[in-house]
Amino acid sequence: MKFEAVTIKDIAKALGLSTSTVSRALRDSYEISPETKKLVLEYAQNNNYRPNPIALSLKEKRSRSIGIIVCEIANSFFSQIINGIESIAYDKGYNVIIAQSHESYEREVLNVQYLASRSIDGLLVSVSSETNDLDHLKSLHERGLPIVFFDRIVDELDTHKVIVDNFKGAYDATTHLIKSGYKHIATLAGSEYLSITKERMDGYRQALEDNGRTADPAYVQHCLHGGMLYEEVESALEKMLRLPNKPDALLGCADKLTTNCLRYFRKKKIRVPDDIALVGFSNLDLTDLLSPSLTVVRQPAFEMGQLSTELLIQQIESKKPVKDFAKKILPPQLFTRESTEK
Amino acid sequence: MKFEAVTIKDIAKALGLSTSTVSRALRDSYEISPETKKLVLEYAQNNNYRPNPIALSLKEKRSRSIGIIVCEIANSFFSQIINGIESIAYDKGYNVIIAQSHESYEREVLNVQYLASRSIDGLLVSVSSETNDLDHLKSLHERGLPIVFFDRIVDELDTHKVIVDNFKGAYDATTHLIKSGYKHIATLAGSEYLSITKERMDGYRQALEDNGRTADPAYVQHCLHGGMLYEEVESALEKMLRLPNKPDALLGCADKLTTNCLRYFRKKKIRVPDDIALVGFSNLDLTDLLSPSLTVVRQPAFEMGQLSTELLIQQIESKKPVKDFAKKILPPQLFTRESTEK
DNA sequence: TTGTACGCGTTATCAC
DNA sequence: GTGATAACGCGTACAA
Repeated sequence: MKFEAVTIKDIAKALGLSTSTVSRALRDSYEISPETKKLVLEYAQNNNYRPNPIALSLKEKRSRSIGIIVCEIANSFFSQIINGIESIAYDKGYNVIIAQSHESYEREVLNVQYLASRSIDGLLVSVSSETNDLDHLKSLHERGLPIVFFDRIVDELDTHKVIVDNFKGAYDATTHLIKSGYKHIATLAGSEYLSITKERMDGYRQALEDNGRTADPAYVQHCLHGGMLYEEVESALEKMLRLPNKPDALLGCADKLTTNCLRYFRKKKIRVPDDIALVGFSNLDLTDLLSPSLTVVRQPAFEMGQLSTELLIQQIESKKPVKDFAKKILPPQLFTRESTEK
Repeated sequence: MKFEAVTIKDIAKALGLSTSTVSRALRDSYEISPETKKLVLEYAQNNNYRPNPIALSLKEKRSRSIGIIVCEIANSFFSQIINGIESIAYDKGYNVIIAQSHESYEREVLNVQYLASRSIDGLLVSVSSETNDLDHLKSLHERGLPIVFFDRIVDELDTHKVIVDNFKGAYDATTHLIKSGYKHIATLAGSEYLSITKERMDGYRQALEDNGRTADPAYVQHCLHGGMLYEEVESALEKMLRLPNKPDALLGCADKLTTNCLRYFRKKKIRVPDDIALVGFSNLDLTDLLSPSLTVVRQPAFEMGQLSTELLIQQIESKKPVKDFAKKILPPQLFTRESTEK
């Protein structure tokens, strides 16, 4: 079942005009007589004429659509980012095509190729936790496709980048734990490939050092899938809780890492914060309603989406090749709640 | 900055062939000699040739993209649905263009028009809570655009529809409250315009009646914005808690309604379930970690997205006009937890 | 086996 | 003031 729209040709035929006249009338060209204009405009109105964007794209060599690649939509942080992206894209007349990597490098490559083949005008990327090799993005970048990285960025490509101050987020969270009197602060981090992981680990370590402590490697566990798999979190936690000096506080470096910690603690009847304190990066709207209410580092996700999109569209619409790339760093915010009360 | 892709014409020129030969070689046509094929294929491979989907769309009069309109992406129920939609669409080679109504009728109309003008092949719709007038969808439907409604459906249009058994969801939840010994069961429902609200209210009432009780209208409060506004939930709850016979149990008919109830109760130090029990429709992954853990009616959102998309694509690709429309009803599931323990 | 011509919807350019 | 034509990239009917 096909959906046939009215075309300029239809209007021309119906009105006994040429397509060029109709086209000009619709675009309110000065060359067309008022009567003809009125005629055409009325007919177009009544028959619900809409210019065919596909024909325009073909002609203009642009699709007015941008691709997004994220690991997961069903994750509040990313859905908030997408909200931000959408709000700007919509305003500027761009479509948004979303693809998910589900944290798989292979799916990321496939999706990037797919998006590229859908003739997008630009790409917004947050790489998967497995991504180490960047050839799939490099080749597009070299061929001139505007790309903006957000959140999980990579150094190898010279493009606009928008991130949160992950160092500060982890630094503040860790400092808060120290100031609250916790002695043995462990951390559950995501994939070591990710920029955000490195930055957060640096913040965590620096906070410890600035307070005269040394970071114990045994207190750092990585989950390649960033908490997507409960079992991964479970085994990481068990490893830490088996240590001679059990940690009395934990920093969760991603939404799912944090919530899965909480799930594990509840399952094992480990009390938070009495047995162990918990602070985590999270953009869930519900962390205040959890048991206990959760101390979190919250990221300005919506703004991040907006800013990335502005930079991307600016680059897409720039007449001359952009040479000067921005690296925007947005501030995270710490909300202290019950889970770190001592 | 524009991103120029290799075209058939480029290949033809480079290889001294005609575009049609190249086209045929690429499509592995039997008419082309093995040597020419090899030549062309190799060149295409090396230069990363991809057929331009826009040119194809223009030719085939289809865009291989489908539009989705939902109230909000940043809502686990809908993001799970979108996940399901995406999984099927991707498999079948379709793009997905997502638009949000933010529960506003006006934005829904604008978005629908926008999507239609982007020459989508079909539309997946869950109407906004304000939507009462359906002309914007009817006119597209009449012009032959395949439309599938999911979750929040409308009777006026003859199309495929995919819903959850909302009646059963509410019936089971209410029955569970009755069996648990609660006497005064109130409900916080969404917009009265929505199909899901009506169905859930019917289930709620029927459960009461089947247990020899009568539904008291004072125990039913509606929130037009479906819980998006905390204040709306707050004032609805205050109205109910001021009643002479205060309710001792509450059924929340949507994710945000339920979580905002919990937020209100916590703020007012009303204990759940001791002062009031709470059961709600919710697809959050965290309801087991809330304080108290929440009894919920969970909907098969992912499956709903998949099924809707299958029906839509089936209709899009059907040679003859589809006359026989399906109404699929998926089962919800009740998870009983602390918030309704007596 | 390969090439030419056309059409999808639109607009820019040139002609009248 | 209006019309004819070409071009965007592709596939295909038809011609050679």
